[in-house]
Amino acid sequence: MTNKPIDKREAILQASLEIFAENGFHGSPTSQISKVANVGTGTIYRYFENKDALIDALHEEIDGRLRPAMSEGIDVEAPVRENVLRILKRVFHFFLENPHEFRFLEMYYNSPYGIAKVRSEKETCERPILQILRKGAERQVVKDLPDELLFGLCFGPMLMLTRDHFTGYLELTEEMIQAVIAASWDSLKL
Amino acid sequence: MTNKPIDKREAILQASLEIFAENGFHGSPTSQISKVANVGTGTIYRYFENKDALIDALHEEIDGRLRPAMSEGIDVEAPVRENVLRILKRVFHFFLENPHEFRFLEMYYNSPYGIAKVRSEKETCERPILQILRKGAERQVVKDLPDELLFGLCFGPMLMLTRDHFTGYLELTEEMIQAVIAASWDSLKL
DNA sequence: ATGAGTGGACTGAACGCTCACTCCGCACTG
DNA sequence: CAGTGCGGAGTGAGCGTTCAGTCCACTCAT
Repeated sequence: MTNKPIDKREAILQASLEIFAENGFHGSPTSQISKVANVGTGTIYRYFENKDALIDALHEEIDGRLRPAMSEGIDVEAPVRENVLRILKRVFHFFLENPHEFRFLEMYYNSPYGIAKVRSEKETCERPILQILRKGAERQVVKDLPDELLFGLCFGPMLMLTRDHFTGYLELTEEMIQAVIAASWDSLKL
Repeated sequence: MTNKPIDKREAILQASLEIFAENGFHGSPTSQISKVANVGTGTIYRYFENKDALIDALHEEIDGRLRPAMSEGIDVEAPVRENVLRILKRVFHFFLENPHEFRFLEMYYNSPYGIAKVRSEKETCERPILQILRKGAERQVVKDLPDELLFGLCFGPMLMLTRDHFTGYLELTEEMIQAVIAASWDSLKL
C-alpha cells in the first residue's frame, strides 16, 4: 500500500506480490492479502477464480514486465559479446531493483505451478538471449553447446548470487556485478 | 519404503524425504508420511518435536552425506584446476543420483527454514571448495574475487541445470555434464 | 429538481475442510 | 504384571471459499 492503486484488481495484485514474496504462497492467507489491499476478502474472488489463478495472473504480469526489460536496448548489429553483457546487466539490475518480483519468480518456478508451466510451454526457446547466443555459436565466438546449457551458464551464477544477495549471505556491489558478468561471459566464449 | 528400515526414526526420515521432494513441505501431511513410513501419526512426535524439527533433522542428515561426497578424493597436492573439476563432477553426480535429496535441499534453502539457517551459520566458508579456490587465487590461477562470487560462479550453472534436468526441461548426458564443468572452470580461471 | 427504485460491486461472517499435533488405551517385552 | 513404546481417532486452529446482505451510483417518474 505504498501508493493509491487505481482499481481493486491492481490493488490485489500489488498486495499479493508483497505478501507472497515475504511469506511464501502458503504463508499468505487471502484474509491478509485483502487487508493489505484494502478490499473485502470476497472481492478477491470477483477478480480471480481462486488463489491459484491469482498466483498465475501475478506471474503473467511480472513476466510481461521482465521480458521487455531484458530485450530492450539490444542492437542486432552489435557484436555478440556486447549484447550478452548488456542483457546480463539488464536482468541483474531488474532483479536487484525488484526484490519482490525476484522472490516471487523464484518461488513460482520452484512450485508445482511453475513446474507445470515450464513443462507445458517450452516457449522459453524464443527468448532473445538464445538467438544471440546461437548466432555467437555460428560465428565461432561462443561455445557450440545445447541452448539449455548456454542458458544455464549465462544465468546460473547471476540467479544464485542474486538470491544470496537478498537472503543476506552477501551484499552485491556494482563492481561485483561487473565481475560476475565478465566471468559468465568467459564461460560462454570459445 | 524401498528397503526395511532398521528403526522408526530412520523410516520416518526416509519417507519424509520422498514425500517432501515430490509434494513440497505443505503438500506433505504428517498423516501421509506416517503411512509411507509404516508408523502411527503420533510416533513421528516421539522422535521429532514437530514438523519443523523433522525438516531440520532431514536437512542435517542430507548435509552430512553431501559434505563427504564432495570432499572425498581431494588431493591437497594436486593442481587447483584438477581439484575444482573433481569436486564439481562429484557434486553433479551426487545430485543426479539423489534426486530427492536435490529437490529437498532446493526447497529447504528457498524456504524460511533454510534462509534463517544460512543467515545464522555462515559456516559455509569452511567448505573445502573455497579453500581450494582461495589457493588458486593466491597462485594467480583463479580470479581474485570474493569467496561468495567464486562459489556462485562455480555452482550456479550446475544447480540451475540440475533443476532443469529434474523438471524435465532438458536431459543431461555425461557429455553435457563435462561441457558444463569445463565452462564453469573457464569462468573461474584467470 | 427531487426522491423512490434498481442493479450490481463489494463486504466479511460463516462454512466446511484439512492439517499439525495430542492423548489415552493397547500390545508387547522381560 | 509392570513398564515402555506405539497407534490412530480425536481436537481445534486456520485456511480457502461462499453468499446473504449492504451500499451507492445512477435512472427516471413526478
